[in-house]
Amino acid sequence: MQQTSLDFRRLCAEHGIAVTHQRQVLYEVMQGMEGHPSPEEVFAQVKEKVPAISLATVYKNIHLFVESGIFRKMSVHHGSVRVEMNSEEHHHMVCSRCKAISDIGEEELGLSPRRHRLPDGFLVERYAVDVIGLCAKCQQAAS
Amino acid sequence: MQQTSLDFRRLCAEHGIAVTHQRQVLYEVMQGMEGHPSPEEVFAQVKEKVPAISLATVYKNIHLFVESGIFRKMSVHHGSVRVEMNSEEHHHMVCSRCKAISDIGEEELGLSPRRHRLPDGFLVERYAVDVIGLCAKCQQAAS
DNA sequence: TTATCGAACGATAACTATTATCGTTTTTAT
DNA sequence: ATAAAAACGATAATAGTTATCGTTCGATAA
Repeated sequence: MQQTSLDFRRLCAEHGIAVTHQRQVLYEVMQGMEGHPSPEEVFAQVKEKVPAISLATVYKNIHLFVESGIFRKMSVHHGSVRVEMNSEEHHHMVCSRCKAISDIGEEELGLSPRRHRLPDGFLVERYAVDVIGLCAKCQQAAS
Repeated sequence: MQQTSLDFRRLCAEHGIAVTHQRQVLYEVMQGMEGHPSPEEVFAQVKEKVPAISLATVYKNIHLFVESGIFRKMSVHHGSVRVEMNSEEHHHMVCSRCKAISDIGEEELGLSPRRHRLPDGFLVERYAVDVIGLCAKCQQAAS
C-alpha cells in the first residue's frame, strides 16, 4: 500500500467517511485536474482508471466531498437562471444556511480597489462580489 | 395608451426589439418583483395577466432582455456543478466573451474590506469575488 | 387601411444535468 | 469470519431549459 493511499485513508478518517477504491481514484483525479471541470469531465477521466464506475457514483461522491468540507462548491447560487432587476450598482449577500440572497449596495459593502489590470493581462469590466455568511434569521436558529 | 406603455415602446426602440403584449407584461412583472425570482416564478406571475402565455415565451424573452442589456444575468458561471480543487484562498476572473474562468490569489486581487458585520445583521463568513472582464486572448480577438 | 412578410407566439417534443431507486457488492465493526 | 451498514452500478425519473414547427401578430409600405 503506497503513501497516497495512506494519506487518503487518513483524510477519510478525519471526515468520517468510508474508504472505497472509487472514492480514492475520484479524489486523486480531481486533485490532478486543472481549472473547474464538470462532473462529466471528471467522470471521463476517472473512467480511464476505473472503467466500471458509474456517473451516479461520481455525483454522489462529489457531493460527499463538498458536504464533508474536502472540496468546496464554486457557486452558491440557485440552480435556475436568475436575473438582476435592481439597476443600482450592487453585490449579493448569500446565506450559507437558507440560501437566501439579498442585495447590498456598493458603498455599504465597502469595496475599494477596482484595479483595471490583473495577472495575465486580464482587463477588468466589473467586480461581482458574493458575501457568504449567515443571515440574521439563521444566526438565531443556530444559537 | 398609458405612460408605461409608451415607456416600454421607447425602451424597445432603444434596444431594437419588437413590442409585443407578452413582452411588455413580462417586463413590467419582472420589474415589480422582489429579489431574484426563477423563470417559473416569473411565469406564474405573468400568467395571471396573460393566461395563455407559454413558459417558452418567458424563457425566450428573459434571454432577449439579457442579450439586449435590459437586464443582467446574476451568475456568469457554468450550468453544471463546479468544484474548487485549489485549496489556496482565491477568487475568479471570468472572461465575459469566452467564459473561461481562472483563479486569482487573494493578494493579487488586492481585496480589502473584510467587514464582519453588514446590513440586516448579516454575519460574514467569507467573500467570493468574480472579476468579470476580458482575458488576453479575447482582447486580441476584439481588436 | 390594408396587404405582406418576417418576427414572435404557444404547444410540446427533445435535451442536459442531476437525483432517486433498488438490487448487488464492498466496508466496517464486531 | 460475519453481520450490519454503506457504497456501488444500472437506470428510471425529474428539473430546467432549449428546439421545433405550425399559427398568429406587428411593423412597414402601398
